[in-house]
Amino acid sequence: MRGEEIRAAALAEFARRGYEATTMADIGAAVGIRGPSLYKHVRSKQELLASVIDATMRALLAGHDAAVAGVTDPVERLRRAVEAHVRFHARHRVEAFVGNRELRSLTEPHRAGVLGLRSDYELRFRRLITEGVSAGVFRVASPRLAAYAILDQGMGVAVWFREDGGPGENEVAWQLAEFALRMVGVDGRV
Amino acid sequence: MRGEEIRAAALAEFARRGYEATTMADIGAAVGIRGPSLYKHVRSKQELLASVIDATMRALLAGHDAAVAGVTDPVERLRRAVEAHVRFHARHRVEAFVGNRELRSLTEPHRAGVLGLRSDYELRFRRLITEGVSAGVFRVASPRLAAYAILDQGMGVAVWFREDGGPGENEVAWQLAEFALRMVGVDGRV
DNA sequence: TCCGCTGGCTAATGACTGTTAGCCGACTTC
DNA sequence: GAAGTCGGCTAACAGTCATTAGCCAGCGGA
Repeated sequence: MRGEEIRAAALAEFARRGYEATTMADIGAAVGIRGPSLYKHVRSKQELLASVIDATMRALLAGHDAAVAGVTDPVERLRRAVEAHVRFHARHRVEAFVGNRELRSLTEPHRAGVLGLRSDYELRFRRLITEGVSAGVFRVASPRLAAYAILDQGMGVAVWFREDGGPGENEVAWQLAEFALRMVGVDGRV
Repeated sequence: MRGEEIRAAALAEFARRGYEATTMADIGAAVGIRGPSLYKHVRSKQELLASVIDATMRALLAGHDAAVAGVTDPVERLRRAVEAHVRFHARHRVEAFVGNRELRSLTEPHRAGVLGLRSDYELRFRRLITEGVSAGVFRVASPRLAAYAILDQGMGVAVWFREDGGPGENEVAWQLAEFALRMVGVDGRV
């Protein structure tokens, strides 16, 4: 349990200062102990980053799979995928932020693993779009570019979303799903 | 001139390793001199980052203004703004990447300045959209969210765009402008 | 009561970093 | 040709940091 507490504190510090600029003493202070004491619970600073990022990517993928499971209509599948994507980035802003920003600081066996998960995720969106195109429901010149655009607008949520004030999670999820559908040529005339 | 060479090298290193992880020795090595020799041309590492980010933001704003100058049709104004935004992020990937990623490492008088420029830029897009809505040409529930989505999909270009292979700058600019127009409810039926 | 574990602590290690000081060769300028 | 500037260099400074070593209080169980 102390391990989880430390991981959460590390995440918050990595988000605020960045991995390189965060010291073990900072993380320790956030849970009320000294830097060296962290090593009773954790192998290294790098391991902290790796576990945090890996968990985030797996949760994102799991959320996607759950969202589209059992849905067959391409429009509905894409809508649900985008909503899940956006909600994840609104709810887990900090995790998503660190996952995107600090990938660079991940050393090698881990970096490759996370990049793999990441391209799996992108591929799922690309497939959702090509399916819609094949079904004659979507109208888009490049499924790849559409997937990038949809993913990017969702990742941006982690940067600008605020729990206090501004549009809420529901509104953002609905709006961005609507944008995504419009992008692929489906217009609900909302 | 040596100063410019150093700034360019610093930019490349900041992009590759991140500001915190880049040492003055790294930057020196990239221009063929030792770390301390940099101080004959530059005041500090922080000043290098500040000048690089500031120049990037000003170029982005200038590009936007030039793109929409003299154009009155809201559709055309938005299209040109998005194309300029996307082209900038494709052509100046590295600058844009560092500008977005390393804002955190900028210390205080500079950070506030850059954040100011950044919200100016965002405001210009929001206004472009509200103008289109007022003119009855755009149909969008929240101009703010639309502006965020459009800016985010363009910033993403700096991350995934590759000069070699993949879609070229023209195709990307055209596609993303098309996506942006669809988002705000204009559909050219392409 | 004693043993051993858990989870803190301080001190030390070893390495690295931005920056400054001071030296010097090569040109430029008078 | 003397003087000065430019732009390099090495050495040194003053930190900082992740990590390890070794100590110890408290506590649960025998």
